[in-house]
Amino acid sequence: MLTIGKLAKAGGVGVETVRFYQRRDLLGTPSRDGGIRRYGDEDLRRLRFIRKAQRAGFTLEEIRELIALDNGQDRDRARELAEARLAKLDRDIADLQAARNSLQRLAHACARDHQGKCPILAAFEE
Amino acid sequence: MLTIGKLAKAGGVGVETVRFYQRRDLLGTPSRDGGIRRYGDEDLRRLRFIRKAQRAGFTLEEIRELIALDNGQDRDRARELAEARLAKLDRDIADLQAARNSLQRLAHACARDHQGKCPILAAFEE
DNA sequence: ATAGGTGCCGTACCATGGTACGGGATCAAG
DNA sequence: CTTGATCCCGTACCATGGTACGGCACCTAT
Repeated sequence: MLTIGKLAKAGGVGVETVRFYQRRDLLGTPSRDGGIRRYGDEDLRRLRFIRKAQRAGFTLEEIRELIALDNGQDRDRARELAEARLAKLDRDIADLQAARNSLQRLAHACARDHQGKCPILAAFEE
Repeated sequence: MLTIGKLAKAGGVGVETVRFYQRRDLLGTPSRDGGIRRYGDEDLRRLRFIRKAQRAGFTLEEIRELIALDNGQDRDRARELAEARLAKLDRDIADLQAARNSLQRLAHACARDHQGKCPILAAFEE
């Protein structure tokens, strides 16, 4: 059985983060041994699940639902969540790409053209 | 001369947003006419500058510096800021892309394989 | 036995970019 | 002259994902 500090270290997060996840119902309320939280392997797996899902782009809210699913085997709902998140990732990527492209165009113009007003600044005016 | 409401509408933002930009020193303190703020074309151009720079991916802090530059013709610094922002955009895009790719792989696996545990959920475990 | 390292708890704070609210003043139209 | 819109101000709140703080209890090693 792990204390909160051991669990946090094993999961690669801070103690405060574990407490935070607990408040957000991402981790269940652990058993207590004289006031002190005791965590098992299940909790550690859960913590790692959260981190991996986060890396896949899910928000904590979505992860909360994935966890609920996890005990329910609802594949359709899991795929639905994954596809919604995928669509959102695509939109976000497209937005950043658009910003990136216009900015790069401006930076190139600024490097090339050494006369007059800086094209970067000029582009944001008019 | 524009009131805050007209300026906001012309700039495509809300009144509160203009007040917010003012607090952040992105817009200068306007002249007052009996307590009421009066804005000119310069302010409107400034407001539009902010919005366009934002669309190019700059944070408000960076935009504050771009504005300071704007009155100083410092092209090197402008390019420096643009390139730093470009690098950050590239990192962010790569992160999202990585999340997107792994998630898509999982979603495909989940759609294909109808036996056993959902691969999306399974991938976040172990 | 005493000091340091953990644990507990509630609450406040961080960045980011706004948005909302309440109470009062003032302006424009009918 | 009254009604409704708009203005003023300070302050609080929103989402997101944490991070920090203060005060107290407890455990372990020296």
